[in-house]
Amino acid sequence: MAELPKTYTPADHEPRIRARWEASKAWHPTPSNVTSGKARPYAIFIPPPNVTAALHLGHALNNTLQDVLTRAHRMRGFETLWMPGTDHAGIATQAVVEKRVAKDENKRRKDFTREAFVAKIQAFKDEYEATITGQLKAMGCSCDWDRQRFTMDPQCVSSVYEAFFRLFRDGLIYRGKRLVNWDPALQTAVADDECYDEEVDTSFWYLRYPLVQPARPGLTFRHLESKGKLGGDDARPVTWGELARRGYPGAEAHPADAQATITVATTRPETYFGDTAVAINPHDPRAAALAGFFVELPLVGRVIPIVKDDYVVLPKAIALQLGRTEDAADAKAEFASGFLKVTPAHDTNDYELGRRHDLPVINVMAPDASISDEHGWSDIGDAGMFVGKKRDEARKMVVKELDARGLVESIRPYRHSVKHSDRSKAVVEPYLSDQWYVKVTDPRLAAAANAALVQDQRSHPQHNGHTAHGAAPGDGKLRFIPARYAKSYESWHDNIRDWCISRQLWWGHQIPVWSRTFTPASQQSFAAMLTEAASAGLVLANLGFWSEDQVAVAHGDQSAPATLKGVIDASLAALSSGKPLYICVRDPAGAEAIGAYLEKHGFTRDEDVLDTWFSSALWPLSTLGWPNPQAFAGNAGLLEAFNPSSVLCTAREIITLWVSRMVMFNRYFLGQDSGHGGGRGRLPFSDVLVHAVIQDEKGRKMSKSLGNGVDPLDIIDSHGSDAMRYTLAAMATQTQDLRLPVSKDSRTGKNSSPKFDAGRNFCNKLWNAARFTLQILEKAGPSGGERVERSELTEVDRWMLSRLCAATEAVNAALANYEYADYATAMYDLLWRDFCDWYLECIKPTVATSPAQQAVLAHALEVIIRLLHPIAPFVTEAIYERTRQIRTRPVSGITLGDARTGELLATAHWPEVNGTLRDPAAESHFKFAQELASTINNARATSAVQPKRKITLHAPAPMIAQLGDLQPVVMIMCQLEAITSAPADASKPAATLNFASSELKLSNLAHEAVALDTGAEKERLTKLIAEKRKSAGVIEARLANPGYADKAPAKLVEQSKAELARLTAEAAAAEASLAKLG
RNA sequence: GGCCGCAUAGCUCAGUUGGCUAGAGCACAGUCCUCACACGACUGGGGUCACAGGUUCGAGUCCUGUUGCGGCCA
Repeated sequence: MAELPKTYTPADHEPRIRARWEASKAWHPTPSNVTSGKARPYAIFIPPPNVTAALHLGHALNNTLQDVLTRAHRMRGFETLWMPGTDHAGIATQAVVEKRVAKDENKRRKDFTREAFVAKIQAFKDEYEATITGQLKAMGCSCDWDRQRFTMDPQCVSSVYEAFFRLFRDGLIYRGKRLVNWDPALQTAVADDECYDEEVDTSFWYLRYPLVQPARPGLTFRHLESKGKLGGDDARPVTWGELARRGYPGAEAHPADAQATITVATTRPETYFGDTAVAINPHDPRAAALAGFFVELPLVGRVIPIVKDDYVVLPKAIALQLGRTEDAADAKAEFASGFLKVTPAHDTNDYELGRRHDLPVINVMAPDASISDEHGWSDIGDAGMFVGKKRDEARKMVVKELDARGLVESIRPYRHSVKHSDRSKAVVEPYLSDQWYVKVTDPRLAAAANAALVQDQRSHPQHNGHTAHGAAPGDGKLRFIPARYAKSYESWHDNIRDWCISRQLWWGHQIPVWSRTFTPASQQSFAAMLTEAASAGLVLANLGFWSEDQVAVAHGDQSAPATLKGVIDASLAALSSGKPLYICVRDPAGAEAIGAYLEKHGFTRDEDVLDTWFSSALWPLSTLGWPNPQAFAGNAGLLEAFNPSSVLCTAREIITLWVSRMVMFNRYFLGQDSGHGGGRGRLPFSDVLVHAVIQDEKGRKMSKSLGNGVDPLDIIDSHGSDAMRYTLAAMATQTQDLRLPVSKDSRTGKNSSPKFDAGRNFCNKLWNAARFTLQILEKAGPSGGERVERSELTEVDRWMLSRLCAATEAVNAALANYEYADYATAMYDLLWRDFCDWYLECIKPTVATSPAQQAVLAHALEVIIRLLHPIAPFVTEAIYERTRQIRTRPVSGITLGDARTGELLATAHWPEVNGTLRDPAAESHFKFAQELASTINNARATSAVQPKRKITLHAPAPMIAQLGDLQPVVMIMCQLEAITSAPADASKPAATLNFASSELKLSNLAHEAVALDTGAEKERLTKLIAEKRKSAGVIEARLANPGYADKAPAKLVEQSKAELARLTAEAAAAEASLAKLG
C-alpha cells in the first residue's frame, strides 16, 4: 500500500468521505426498527437556523455538540435521527429582503403585491437555505438530509393550521388590543430588535391640570361604572381654599377662591388628549388631600380620576422628606412633579398602569401619527383644531394653547433616549392595535410546562401530585444541563403573560381566520350561504366559529351536520351590534377552497402572519408529520418513534422563548391525541443542554458590525472540519462562555483564531500515529490466530490496555454528562500522552517480532479512532479506510465488531473495553518509570548533554530491581546505553541526581574534553533542596497543628506522615550529593 | 430594579462531596531539522486563585459583603 503523506490535509479527504457517507444513507433511520422494539431510539431536533444569514461559529459549536451525540449513539446501536431544517424567521428575513430591495431596486415592500414580494423572500430563502445546508454538510453533520424540513414547507404549514385551529376551538386563542412599536413613516409595527435608542434633546413640560369634584353630593362620574366617555357636565371646581382645609401642603399660598391645579411633568404634551387618569405615588403626602377629587382636561373637557400607583416617581424633595433616599437618587426624581399623566394608548408604562386601574384606553392618533378622532377618540370637545396635525406640530400647539390659559407652569430642557425605527429613522410611536393572543397563562400550558420538570430541579412544592398552581402532575422528566437553568425556566412560566402571536408582516404563516360583520339583515344571508356551502361539498368539518363575544366556539363534525347547524344558529344569535364573526379554517386545503368561498361572501382574511415562534414551537411535531403522518411521504412511524426526542441542544438565550413553547405545545396537543387531555401529553425531549456562547477575546458577542465574526467555512478551509470540531468541543465546558481570540489571517484576510491550531495539531498527531502504526503493521503482515491473553503481554502492553480501559470509561462518563471538554481532554491524553509519547516509543524495539504486541497496537489505534470519531469524524474515517484492512489476532477484553453498513467507521460499533483490562499495578509501576525518566531527562538538559548522546545510568541494585521489566522504557526514553549498579568512574565527568531518596549517577555524558559544569549542578541541587525543605515544612506545620491530628481522617494523617518522610529523605539525599561536589 | 452566571499563569480554560505543595493547552525561554509527526521531541520559567471579612484542624472550593463583567426578565 502507498504510504500516507506526512501531514494530514483535510481537503484531500473530506469531500471523498462526505460522499461515502451520503451514499451509505446511514443517517436515515427506519422508524419501524423503533416501533417494533428492535432498536432504542435516539433523536435530536436541530434548532432550526434562521434563513436570514449564513451560519456563524456559534452554530458551528451548537451543531458540533449535536453531531457528537448523534454519532456516538449511532455507533452504540441506537436508531438515530438528527432532524435538520431551517426557520423562516419572519421579521428578520423580511427586513433583510426589504433592505436588499431598497438598495438594489430603490423600491419599498408596498410597491409590490404581497404575492410578488413573498416570492422575492422565497428566492432569498432558497439561496440561504442552500448555503446553510452546505455549511452543515461541510462540518460533517450527520443529519437525516432526506428528511430536511423548513418551517414554511407544506408539512409544517399543516401542523401550524392544526395547532392554531385546536387552540382557537379550545378557547386558548383570543383577540386583544396591544401596544406595538409603530413606525408611522412605514405604517407598520416593528419588532424591538428593529429599533434603536437615540438620545434626543427635548424638554420636560410642567402642565397644570385643574381639579374638580362632583357638583352634587352622591353624584358619581360615569367612568366609575363603565369605561365609556367621561363627562364633565356635573363637575365643579375645587378651590385652593378647600385644599388648604384638607391640609394640602402649600395650598394656602394660593388665593383661596381660585381653582386649584396639580402639575404633571411630561415629555409628550401632545398625547394629553388621550389621558384617562393622573397618577400619584401612594406615599406622596399630598395624596390624602386629593381623595375624591378629579381632574378636568382643558380643551377636551374630559373628567379623569386621580389614581394611586407605586410606579409614579416621587419628586426628589418629597422623597428626601420621607427619608426614601433610594427614591431620591432616581435620576427622574430630579424632574418629577409627583403627578403623572396617564395615557394608556400612547405609552407602554401607562398602558400597564391603566390595566392595573382598569382605565379606559383612548387612541388619539391615526396610523401616520397625526392627531385623529377616528381611531378611538370621541369626546373631542373644543380640541377640533388639533385634528390632522402631526405629532410635533400638535405638541407645539398644545403648549401654546395651554400657555395662553396660564396652564404651563414651566419648561425645563431634558435629554433622554427615544426609540427610533431602524428602517425609516422615524420616532417609534407606541400604538394600540388589534392582535391575536395565545392564552399561555392557562394551566394546561404554562403550569403544565413547569410540572414537567424533574423533581430535583423544581423549586415549587408539589402536593398530592399537583403543583402549587393546580396544574396537571408533571411527568417529571424534563432536565436542564446545567441544572441552574431550570430556575430561569420556572420563573419564566411563573411570570408569563399571554403570548401575542400576530405580526404585521407578509413573510410567514398567514393567520387562517376570515371575518366579517353582519347587520341583522345580512345574518340571514350568512345562514343561506352556509347551507349552500354544505350542499356544494365544502368541508365544513374544518371550520371553527368564534365571535368576539365568545359565545360560540365550535369544532364542526361532518358526520353530525345537525350539531354543526346548532352551532351556526348559536353563532348567528350572537351576531349583534356589528361584532365580527371569525371563522378559522383547519387545514391549508380548506384555506384555499373555503377561503375563496368566504371571500366571495364578504369575508376577509386576516392580513397578519403568525409569530415565527408559533411554528418553531411545533418543530418536534411538525417535522415528524403531526397531525397526519400519512399525508406526506416518509413520515410513517416517525412521531411514535422519535417524539419524545432525547435532547435539545441550545444556547441559553432561547430557553424561555423556545423550549417553553415546545414543551407547552407538545404536552397540549399530544395530550389531546392520547386522550390524556391537553397539557398532559408527553414532552418533546427529556434533556435540555444549554451550552456556552461564543465571544471574542474581549467577551463581546460576535457580530457583523464589530467585524469580529468568524465563518466556519473559513476555519474548515484553513484547518479542516475536524480541527474546528475538536477545538470547539474541547472548549465546551459547563461554566464558562467561550472566549475566542480573533485575528485576521494575513494570507487570506479572513477572520480566524489561533485557537484552532490546537485542533489541527491534534488531528495531525493522530494522522501520524496512524501512519506509523500502519507502517509497522503492514510491514509485519497479517497475523491471525488465537486471542491474545494477558499472560502473553509485556507490562508495557498491559499498561496500554489499562489506559485504553480508563479512557473509554472517561469518555462514556463525559458523554453521559454532556462534558465535552472532558471527553476531548481524555482523548488528548490517551492519544498524545499515553499512546504516542510512551507506548509507540516503548514498543519500537520489540513490535516487529511480536504478533501479540502487534495485536495490542492495532487494537489500541482502533479503539482510539472509534472513541474519537464523534468529535473528529473525517480524519478517523480516513484512517479507518486503511486500518480496517489490517488483520491481527484479537485481544481478549476488547470488543470492536465490524461496521454495520458500507464499511464505514461512522456505522461501526462503539468500542467496548472490558473493565478487567484495568491494571492499577501496571499503571503505578509505569508511573514510577515515567517519573524516573523525567528526572533523568531533566538532568540531561541541565547538564547540557547532547540529545543524541547515549549515557549510562548508575543506580542502586534495589532500584534497578524495582524497575524490573520497565528498564527498557527508561533506556529508550532517556537515550541510555546501559543501566548498571556499578559505580561510575570517579575520574570522568558524571552528573548526580536524586530520585526516590536514592542518589543516581549519569556517566558518559560527553567526550572527555567536555567537563561537567559543577557550578550549574550545585545550583540545581541547592534549588532542589530548598524546594523539598519548604514542602516538608508545610507538612510538618500541618502535622504539628493539634487540630489536624485529632480531626482529620486518619488516612490523610498517614499520608502526610509518609509524604514528610519522603521529602525529608529526598532532601537529605540531595544534600549529600551537594556535599560531595564540595 | 429582579433573577442567574462569571472573575484562577501573558492568553483560553480545568479544578468533583473542603484535604492542593493549584493543573492543561497555547504563548514564552533553552536544546534538538533523532529514520511517525517541526502541525514535532525534551527541558524550563511563569499564579497573594478579583477584593474584604467569616466558618473550619484545613478554603481556589462553603457563608456574608464589596468591586468589575456578562446574560435573561421587567
